[in-house]
Amino acid sequence: MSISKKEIESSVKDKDLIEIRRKEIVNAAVDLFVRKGFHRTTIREIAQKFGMSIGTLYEYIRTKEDILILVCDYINSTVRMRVKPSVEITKDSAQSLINAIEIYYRIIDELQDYIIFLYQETKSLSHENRKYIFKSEEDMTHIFEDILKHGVEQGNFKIEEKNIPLTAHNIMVLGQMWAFRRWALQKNYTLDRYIETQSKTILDQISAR
Amino acid sequence: MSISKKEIESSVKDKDLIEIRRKEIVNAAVDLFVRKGFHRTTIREIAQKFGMSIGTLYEYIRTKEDILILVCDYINSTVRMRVKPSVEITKDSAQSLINAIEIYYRIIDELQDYIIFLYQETKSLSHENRKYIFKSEEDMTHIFEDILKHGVEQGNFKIEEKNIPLTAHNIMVLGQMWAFRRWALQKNYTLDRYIETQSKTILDQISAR
DNA sequence: AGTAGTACTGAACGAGCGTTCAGTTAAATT
DNA sequence: AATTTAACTGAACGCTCGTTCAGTACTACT
Repeated sequence: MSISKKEIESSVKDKDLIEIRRKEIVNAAVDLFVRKGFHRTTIREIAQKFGMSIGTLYEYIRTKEDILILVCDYINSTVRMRVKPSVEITKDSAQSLINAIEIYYRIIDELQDYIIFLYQETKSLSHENRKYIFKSEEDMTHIFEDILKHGVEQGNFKIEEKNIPLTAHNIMVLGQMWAFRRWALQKNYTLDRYIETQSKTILDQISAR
Repeated sequence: MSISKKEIESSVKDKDLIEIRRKEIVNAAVDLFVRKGFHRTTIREIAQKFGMSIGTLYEYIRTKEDILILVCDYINSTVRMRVKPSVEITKDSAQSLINAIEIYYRIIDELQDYIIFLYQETKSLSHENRKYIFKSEEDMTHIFEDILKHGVEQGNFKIEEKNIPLTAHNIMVLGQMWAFRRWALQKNYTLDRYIETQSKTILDQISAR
C-alpha cells in the first residue's frame, strides 16, 4: 500500500518499533501541518507534541521532508482505504456511480482540511515523491473509470471511450472542489444538496438517453 | 481594480515611482515565486533579480508578505482583465458561453504556472488578504453567472435558479483543473480537445431540451 | 553656498530552525 | 559481572533569512 514508508531510512533496527513511532510522528505532524502549514511547523513542535526528544525523532526520519512524505502518504491511503471497500460495481450502473460519488464526496467533506493540505503542499515534495502522490491520485481515478467503463459496456452510460478518463477526473475534481472552494460553496449549499446536485449533473451528462 | 496596492504602506512619497518600482518588484518576484515557491524565495534574490538593493526594496513594502499580496493581486487581475473585455453576452446564449469558456480556459493554459501558484500559496496570506483573493475569484464567477442567468431568461438554458452559482463554479473549476491536474490531463488530451469536450459536456448539461 | 528632503545602499543584527553528536539509560548477550 | 548493543536525550552548531539603520548621493529649494 505505502511504498514510500519502506523507502525512508531509519537508524533504528526494530521494524515494529519504527512502525509505532512513525504513526506517532504522523499523528502529531498531521494536525500541525494542516493547521500551520508545512513550512511554519517546526521539528521541535512535532517532537514536543507527543513527548519525544528531537534526537529520537531523527532516528526515525532523515529530514523534515520525510515527515511530509509520511503525512501525505497517510492522508492519501486514508481516503483510498475508506473509498475502495465501499465501492461496488453492480448491474445498476447508475446506482453504483451514485453510491461511489456519495462515499467519496462525504469523505472529502470529513477530511477537507487534509485534502486542501495535499493540494497546497505537494509542491514542497521532491520531484520523485510528488510523482508518488500523483500515482496515488491516479489510483483513485481508476476506481471511477472502472465504474464508468462497466456502465458503458452494459449500455447504461454513453461516453466515448477516450473520454472516460476525463469524466473520471471531472467527478473527482467536482468533489474536491467542495473542499478548496468551501469559502463560496459551503455558505450557499449543504453537503447533502451538493452531493445530490452534482451527482444528478454528472449522471445526466453520461446517461444513454 | 486593485484595492490592496493602495493599502500597502510605503515610505516613498512619489506615487508614480511607487507604481514603477512595485511593477519591477512584482515582475522579479512572480518568476521566482512560481519557480521556487514563496517560502523558498528570499528577499535577497528578488532584490538582486532587478538590481535593487535590499534597503530600497524595503522602502516600497513593509514585509515579505506584502510582496506575496502584490503578486497574487497581479495574477488575479491579469486573468480578469483578459477575460472580461472579451466576454460578450449575445442572444445566442450557447455561443456566448462557449466563447467565454474558450477564452477563460486558454488563459488558464497560458498562465497555468501562475494558477497553480495561486492555489498553493493563498494559504500563506493573512486572513484578511486571503479574503481579498477569494473576492477576486468570486468576481470571475459572476462573469459566468451572468451568462448563465441571461441564457435562462432567454429560455436557452435550463438551470434551477439556485443552482446557477454552482454551475458557474463548476465551469471555472473544470478549467482550472487543466492546470492543477496537468500531470494526468496534458499527457492524454490536447488543449483544443479539452476545451471542446468540456464545453460540450457543460452545454449538454444545461441546454433546454 | 547652504539646507532640507528624498531615494537609495548594504553591512550588520538577531532570531529561528534543521540537524548533529557526545553522552546516558537500559536491556540483551557473553 | 562485564560487555556490547539499541534506543533515547537535548544542548550546541551553523546557517539562513527577514529586517533595520547609519550613512551616502543627488536634487530642489532658499
